[in-house]
Amino acid sequence: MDQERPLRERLIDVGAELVMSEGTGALGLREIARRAGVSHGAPRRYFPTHHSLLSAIARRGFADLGERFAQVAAGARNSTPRDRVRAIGCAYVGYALEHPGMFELMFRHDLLDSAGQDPSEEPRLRESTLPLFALLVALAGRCGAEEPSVTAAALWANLHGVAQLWLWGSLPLVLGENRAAGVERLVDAAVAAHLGGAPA
Amino acid sequence: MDQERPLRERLIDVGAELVMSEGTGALGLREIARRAGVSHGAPRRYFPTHHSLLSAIARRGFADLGERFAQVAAGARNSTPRDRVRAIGCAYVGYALEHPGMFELMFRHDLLDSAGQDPSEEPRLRESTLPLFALLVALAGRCGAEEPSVTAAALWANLHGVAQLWLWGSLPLVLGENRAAGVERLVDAAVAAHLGGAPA
DNA sequence: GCAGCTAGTAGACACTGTCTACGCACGCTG
DNA sequence: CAGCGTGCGTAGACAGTGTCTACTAGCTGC
Repeated sequence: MDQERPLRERLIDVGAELVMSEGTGALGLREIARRAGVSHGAPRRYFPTHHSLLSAIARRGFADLGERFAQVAAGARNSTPRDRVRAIGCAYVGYALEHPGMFELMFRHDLLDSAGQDPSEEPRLRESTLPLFALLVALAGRCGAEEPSVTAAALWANLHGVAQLWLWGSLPLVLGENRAAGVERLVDAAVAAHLGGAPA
Repeated sequence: MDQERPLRERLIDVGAELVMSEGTGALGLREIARRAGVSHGAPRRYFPTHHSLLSAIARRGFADLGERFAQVAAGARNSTPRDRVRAIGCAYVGYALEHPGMFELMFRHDLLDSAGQDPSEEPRLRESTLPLFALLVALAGRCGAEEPSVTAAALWANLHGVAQLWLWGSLPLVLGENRAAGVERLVDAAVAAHLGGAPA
């Protein structure tokens, strides 16, 4: 294909594909190098450590999620703020369920550099979620929340928990295996709970 | 100490201490064996695989959490169902923040046998959460929820997300580092959101 | 034409989880 | 008491991992 794409990018490509298809367990440094067609020492020139490569892959995950948010936000431009929150919530949980490996990686602080309290990591990975969160805060404000940032935080936590517990398997155990129905129900419940029950 | 305690139990003891003090990364099979004072092959007699030992450790974590629930339930016996839910929520998130390593292990399906779709695991690990969940369902019903199981699931997801995102570091980033205040606020918000705003 | 640098190779090292062969000490049987 | 089997743990080998260190093609600019 495009063998000319620089190795640094190719490694991230390969890693992202790998984590989406096989999960975080398959993200060995040597495995990524193998699939990129280089020796196991090659990645070291661009990523000083295994964790820094995984961080770059996770960063792409957050970027993908951001794009997704932008798409649903654009698609629902002239609907109510509440419906846009709902759409974003579905996008968040949907992303997690469609790409469980990537979603897991994005929040596996033990695999990422961000855990190391090392502020050298250029834009800290955690902080790359701030724009997404800001969007939620703004929408919460437009929905009339008294403390938009608290409401947005609570809502985010709710969505995150839905995604995580569904992937973990306890929610399907409790609500039935039908994913679309169960998730929609829980996202609706989360939005209604934190933004007020009135769907109008 | 009690060197007479059977090795199987001692391994779980050591593993639980280890994951609480050093985190999941320190839970190597050989490391546990070392700290228990036996050779690296010894655990194999009781746990056929590394994951099965970790599953046993996680099972103890769930048992601890269950005890904690029982304590707060007993302590708040004659308060309103709503306050009991609140107490349980604080217990859940509190456990996660006090023992982040153990909490992480309990939900790391890639480290546990439960992921393997292998139903041989005696009482499946996931299902050991069912009694705790049932307690929440009962309380939700007594609070007047229309669909107690859905409300309980949504509430659990909310609490779980709070714990996870706080540990991950994004919630402190957004709400400030003050743990007690931030967590209490979010737990209150979750209970109020899913059980209705009226504190009575 | 040759120095210098960049990108990638290849081997070593300590470490991991799994597997297998081997002993040691105990209790039961004759 | 002698002998044996069995449960419990040891010790070594094996493939695989992430990191580190030499080393080498191939290109650049002088």
